[in-house]
Amino acid sequence: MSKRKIAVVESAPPVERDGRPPVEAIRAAAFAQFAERGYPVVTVRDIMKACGLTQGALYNHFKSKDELLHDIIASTQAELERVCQQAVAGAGNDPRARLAAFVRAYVVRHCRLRVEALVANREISWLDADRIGDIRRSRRAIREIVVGILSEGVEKGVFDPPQIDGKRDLKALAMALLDQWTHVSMWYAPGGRLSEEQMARLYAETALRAVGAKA
Amino acid sequence: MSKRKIAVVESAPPVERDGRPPVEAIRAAAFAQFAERGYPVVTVRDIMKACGLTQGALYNHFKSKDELLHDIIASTQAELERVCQQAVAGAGNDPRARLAAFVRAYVVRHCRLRVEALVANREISWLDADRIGDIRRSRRAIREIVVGILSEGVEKGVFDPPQIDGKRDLKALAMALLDQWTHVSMWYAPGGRLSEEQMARLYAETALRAVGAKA
DNA sequence: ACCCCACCTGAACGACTGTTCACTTTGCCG
DNA sequence: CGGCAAAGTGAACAGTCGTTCAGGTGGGGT
Repeated sequence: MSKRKIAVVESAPPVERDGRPPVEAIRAAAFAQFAERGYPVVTVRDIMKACGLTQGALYNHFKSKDELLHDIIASTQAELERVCQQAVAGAGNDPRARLAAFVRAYVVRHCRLRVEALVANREISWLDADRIGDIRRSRRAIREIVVGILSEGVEKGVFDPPQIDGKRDLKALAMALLDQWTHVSMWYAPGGRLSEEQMARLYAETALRAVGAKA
Repeated sequence: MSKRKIAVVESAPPVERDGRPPVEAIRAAAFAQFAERGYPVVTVRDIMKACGLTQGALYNHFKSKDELLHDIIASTQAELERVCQQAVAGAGNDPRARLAAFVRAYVVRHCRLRVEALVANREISWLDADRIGDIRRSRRAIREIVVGILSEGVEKGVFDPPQIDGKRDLKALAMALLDQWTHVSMWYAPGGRLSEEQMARLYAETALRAVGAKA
């Protein structure tokens, strides 16, 4: 009698953790909270409460709060790199088409997964130096794709980027453009005046003009 | 005898607080620390130690850590707004010249005062809602200057910005451009390959192309 | 029936936080 | 000199933080 389970009291509380395994629920909750309030002010207790667990349960799935952040950033970043590579790979040989395809993929992804992108771009600095390395490397790789497209376009004579004192700085230009595309995730709002699609076209068009693409 | 002052022990420690009044020293230290490590992880003790004082002394000059942040952000933002207004005011009537002058002023300032710009742009979110209002207003005002230049240029027929589905969204375009100019402060490094001057020209040229300025 | 093991709980730990305050020091006034 | 206000000190306070850990819980294999 004493051990009888009272069904009503079992009380799965009205929290988020649907059918997903707890690791995924924690990841999702962490993304949302980090994006909204920033890594250092989000407590382990906050994250775990958001998925209906208590503080201690985190450490069954992650070694530390630091490792949790690295885990979600690294997976996002790896996926982004993959998407970028795939976009240019399937875009033929014309640098103009390759650039447009890259911008489209990059911008659409930053609109659709804005929460993840926000965290991955804004919260890296909290990781300790050794965990930061591979993410920096991935970012560099993505920038190199852009620089590659630009210099290819210059060689083939279809791009004519701005010259400063007679010299072109394609790396600086690539940085300026990537900044622009990345920070879409900071102000794009789904349901706003522009759709993902339209954002992608706006940025692609702007980029082609900036690099002096010839008709 | 017992009260005799021992000159050698008086020991002004080798800290930063030069001749400046302490309020200014605190502001400067706060800027540097917030820029490097972010508001929430910088402690009051950190800031005060950086200018050779102890925790408690902060509260002789500021009501709280929050007020200190608001103080330094608000003054930076007000100064920026002034610089922008002045730049376009002295640039004649041609929208192309006005846009170029704006970009130059904005980018040069974000290179030269990168630390201040970084803090002002990255750390606002820590302020409570009522302190945030006036800063948001100032940002909007700056954006309106850009939108004004763009629509003026379209009216006069000297700009031809990208159209998405037959419509121009000048506000979105202004936002995209401002993002780009603002985030200069996140990667510009004095002594790097490009000078402030060259950065300004690169961004001005890129912007004129993006809005479709006619020769 | 049993135990096992993965999972979770929640109190406890030590470290650190922003802020306060009684007290001392400093520089300037007459 | 005396005195006064402005400014600085550092211990103390009440919280909160990330992390640990002894114990509880429940479902599956045998």
